[in-house]
Amino acid sequence: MPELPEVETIKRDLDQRVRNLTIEKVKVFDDRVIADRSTRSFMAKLKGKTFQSFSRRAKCVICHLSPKGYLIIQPKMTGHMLYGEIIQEAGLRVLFELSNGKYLNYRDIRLFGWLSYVEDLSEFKHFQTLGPEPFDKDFSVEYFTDQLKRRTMAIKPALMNPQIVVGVGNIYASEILYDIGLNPKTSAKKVTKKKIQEMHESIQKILKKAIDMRGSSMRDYRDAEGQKGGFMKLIQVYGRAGEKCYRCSAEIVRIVQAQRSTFYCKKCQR
DNA sequence: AGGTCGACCTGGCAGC
DNA sequence: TGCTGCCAGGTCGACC
Repeated sequence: MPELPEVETIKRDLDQRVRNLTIEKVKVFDDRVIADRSTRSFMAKLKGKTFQSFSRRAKCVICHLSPKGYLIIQPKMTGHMLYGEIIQEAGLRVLFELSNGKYLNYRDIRLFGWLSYVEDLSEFKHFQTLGPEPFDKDFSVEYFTDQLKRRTMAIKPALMNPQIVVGVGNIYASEILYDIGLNPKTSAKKVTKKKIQEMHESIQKILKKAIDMRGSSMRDYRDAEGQKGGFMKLIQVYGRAGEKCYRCSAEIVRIVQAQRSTFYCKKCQR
């Protein structure tokens, strides 16, 4: 899925394009992308609601509706929102007809993502177990240190654990560890104070840079206009197995951790 | 409580 | 050409 920078881009795009527009009609082409498969009530609740503002929590976009309620979008691996005309490509799952005659298309090839209508955010279970946002004050170096010291798992899967910090997924976890020269296999509890400090800074630096570049598109991710993200140009290790490290020319290797690919430079990340 | 693993899906691509 | 297996921006829940 989109990780934090891609979801943030979707949120900003929606804010620019559909703020103050009303949903005239909702069509659901596959029940599996509606949370609890409650398609009938989903359609009924959204019809006639107006998009008032937009926020983000972890990797979910939250559409604040008027007169009440929220549309939550969790795009997971391949979900995206396309604004404009009705798309012709495969994968259209939900279609919103808007009051200006345009459409919002929810496209999701793999059907992992979901949309949900909720009336009360504080009762939304999905958000209750999440750790802090990487740009929030409560994501402090002290908090981060405390979390890592309690974990025996490798630092790379720990970085992707949303109970510790949200928003860091498989691409940016590899990029952050390369940035600070830390081996992804290092046990979380054994990471030094200095490296924790550096990692804390790097998380914010890399995610911010990726937001500036409108995210990364390894394969499927697209923004609201169907464009790819620009962070690809800045990627150092992700997807580069067998190629040379830009810093030291050693080979970038791919390993598997927690059933996900990790890319790193064996020389720069000892 | 923390850690690990399978499950949820479709489709593109490499190799035979 | 067509089959097989592997790979993909993420969570969950069941188990140890």
